[in-house]
Amino acid sequence: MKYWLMKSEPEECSFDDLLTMKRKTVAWFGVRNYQARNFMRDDMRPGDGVLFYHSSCAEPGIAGIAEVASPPYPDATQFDPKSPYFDAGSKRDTPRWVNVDVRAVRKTRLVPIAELRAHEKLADMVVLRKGNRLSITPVSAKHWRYVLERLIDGGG
DNA sequence: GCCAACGTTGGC
DNA sequence: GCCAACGTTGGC
Repeated sequence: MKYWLMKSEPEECSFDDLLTMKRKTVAWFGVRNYQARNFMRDDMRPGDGVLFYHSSCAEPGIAGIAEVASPPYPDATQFDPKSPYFDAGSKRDTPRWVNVDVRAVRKTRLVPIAELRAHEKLADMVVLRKGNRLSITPVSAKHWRYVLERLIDGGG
């Protein structure tokens, strides 16, 4: 069992959007970064824990808990010429990009990034490292427990 | 809108 | 294979 933080722009898909979806599951399509792809392709397993993070918005931060809900499979948008995620270099028999499905587990209070940064114990979280731009980052079990127990269920 | 940081591209 | 230029991310 591993843990992850996954960024989503709430204007594209907020945690509330995820909650209102049928079966509360969404395909995490559109990842076009090799490092992030490799996490999905090589390291994620159904049931892994996910901190659902809102990025590029007025209130960036953790918005809910989710889980990995499928093994990796080819990202359909790479083959769709009308999609902004279309990749002409990717072939059907050797797809370049994959995604997993993600399912909402429960909504949390919004834990702002500034609050995460204020906790010394979280200083080496990958997502908080200077210059980090990865849309998917691993979360250690220690950080996962700390965030859930101290910031989410602990109320601050 | 600014800008730091990083990934990708392409000429050589 | 080097590396400068460029594009993107994303908090502020």
